[in-house]
Amino acid sequence: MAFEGKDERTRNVRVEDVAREAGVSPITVSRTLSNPDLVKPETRERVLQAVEKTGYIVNTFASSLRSGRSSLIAMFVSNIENQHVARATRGCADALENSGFHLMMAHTNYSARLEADFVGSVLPLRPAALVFTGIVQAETTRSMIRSRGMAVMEMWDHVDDPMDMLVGFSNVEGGRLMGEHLGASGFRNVAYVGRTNTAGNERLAGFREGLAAAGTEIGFLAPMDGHEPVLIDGAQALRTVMKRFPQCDAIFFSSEILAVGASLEASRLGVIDRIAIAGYGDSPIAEALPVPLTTVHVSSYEMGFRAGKMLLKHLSGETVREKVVILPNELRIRRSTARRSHN
Amino acid sequence: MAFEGKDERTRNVRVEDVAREAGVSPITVSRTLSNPDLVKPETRERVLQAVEKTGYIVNTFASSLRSGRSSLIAMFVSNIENQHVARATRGCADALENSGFHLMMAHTNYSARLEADFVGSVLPLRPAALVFTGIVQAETTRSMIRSRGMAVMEMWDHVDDPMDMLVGFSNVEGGRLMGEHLGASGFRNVAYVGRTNTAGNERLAGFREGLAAAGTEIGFLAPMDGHEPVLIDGAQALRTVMKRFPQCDAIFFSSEILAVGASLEASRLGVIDRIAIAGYGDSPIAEALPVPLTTVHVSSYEMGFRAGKMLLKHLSGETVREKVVILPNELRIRRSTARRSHN
DNA sequence: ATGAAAGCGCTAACAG
DNA sequence: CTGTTAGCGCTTTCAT
Repeated sequence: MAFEGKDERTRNVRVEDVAREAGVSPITVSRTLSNPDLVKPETRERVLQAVEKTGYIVNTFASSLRSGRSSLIAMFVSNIENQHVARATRGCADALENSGFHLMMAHTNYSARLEADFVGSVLPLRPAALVFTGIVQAETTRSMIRSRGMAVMEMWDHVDDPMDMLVGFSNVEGGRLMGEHLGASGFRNVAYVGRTNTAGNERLAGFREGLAAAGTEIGFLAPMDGHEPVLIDGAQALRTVMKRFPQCDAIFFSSEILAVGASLEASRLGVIDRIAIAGYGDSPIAEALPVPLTTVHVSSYEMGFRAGKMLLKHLSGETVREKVVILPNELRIRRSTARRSHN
Repeated sequence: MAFEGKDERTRNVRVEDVAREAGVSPITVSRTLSNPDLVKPETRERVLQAVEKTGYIVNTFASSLRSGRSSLIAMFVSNIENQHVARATRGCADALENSGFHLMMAHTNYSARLEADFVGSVLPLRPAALVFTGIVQAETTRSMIRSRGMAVMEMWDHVDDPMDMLVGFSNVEGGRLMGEHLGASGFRNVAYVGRTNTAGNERLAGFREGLAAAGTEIGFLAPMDGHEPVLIDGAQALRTVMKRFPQCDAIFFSSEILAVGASLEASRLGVIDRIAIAGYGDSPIAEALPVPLTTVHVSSYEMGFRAGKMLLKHLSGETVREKVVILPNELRIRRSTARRSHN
């Protein structure tokens, strides 16, 4: 037999092969690649040449198995088609660039069940950390994660009991800013359209506070707690409000896409100068609309980026002192809520 | 000493522990979990109970190392903030759901250098496949991939020499459909605004063909080959065209966001009824604009989904007969290109 | 249907 | 600064 063991051509190149080529031991090859400072320059040079010559690529399965370290970070994304989520995801990915970590991505579609399924399916890969574009909902998921003692990063909302690290926004504050603005601008027949649960509920509560500070309150409330809203829902909602609350002079939509849809519809119906419209999120189109949209600016990219950096710091062994970061909301006042002459 | 070896509380649960608990050998535990049919029902039951009791979770590093199989798929995303890319990514993720594969994501930001870097950084993880939301540009990257013999899926464009599998669209066809439509509608002073390289160049070539079929041609060409375009660029481009090509009666934008920006600007300037505007991509907002936008519909979600399914089929060992799929483009004719009275 | 032995490829721990 | 030994946890292969 000409061959011992496997066919030479299909066998992977291993540290051993590189070591032989360079005339050193396997561990020296390993050190050269992961901790070059521990190796004498000349040796290092020889090893690197041997690596080059053999085309060696380390096998992460073996190295992670032995070292107990994982370069994988599991990211749970609610809905990547949502622009804010996409931006946050990108921010996080950018923060992790060149860190040696790799991002795995799973879509939860806002479902606690899918989230739990994915967490379970990812545990065998021993991720170094779990990142969520939201708050971990199910208690069973939380305890499953806790029992494994992995780093956890939650994002988006501001909650009092994050699992570990959190970078988010205060929806209450955002809502309040908008309430104060509309109240101070003299609007007195104000409608709220949007979610009334989770984050929506907080925006609503803040909005009420803000209006109250100006001595007014919500005159009409249209809850939209079903599917993830689309543009056309905003147009529809505008018509509903006009019909059921004819004296309406301002509408606060808890989601930007609804506000954009309503704004376009209002332009089309010629009522854009009669009804103030405000959104939440500040998408690029807000500023480009025929009547630019007043909205609460949310820095989703920065949120993701800071979450990524904080995680990296934590994973590198440094103590993260501020484990919860609440980024400020900023009101972007544009023409859609300009004071009307008849107020 | 009360302890042998590691502290019992920190040691991972291994197959061995489950085996002891169930009174079987480690390999039976392994088989129960990955190939239950080979195990007698009663034994299986006992093993599963032992798994439950011990909280055992398989270690993928060990199992992949031994078996040589990887559950990782590396996906290279040009820009997740682009709605089409996001949709394609989601389609692909959905296709892979419950397949046992895990998606790793890297941003290439349309950069061949970053793409090459990431491919290199991912090889140690021995991914089962590489997926690109585009065509692999650099020849060195191509050969690096080929030498490792991994499954490759490219997407988006239609090229003659894909690395292996491809799901894409014909940009030439999309451009031609639009050219034919504008030509047949009687527009005779037509401008093209957008990319003139890669995909843009194909759309442009097709557009020219389509116009020629109606006996006309491009009257003004505004190349935009710099940064990824944003809404405001479309507004800017509209003004440029109006100034430099005053007789213009129709503009084809090779990218949807430019068309949307131009449409909104045209509404604002009151010229929306004088200049036809057409886009490429069909974003949700196209239909909701004050003057709904004529555009080429691109089924990005379906593209991603089919790519994912095809990959899965290939990875399961089935022969994929059609390795290249070109999805049809569909013209969505809306009011923005309605025939003008003065034509 | 189940088990014993071996080894995937690497690096921690210790030794020199 | 470099090497030796051992073992991370699993599943392949072969045996029964």
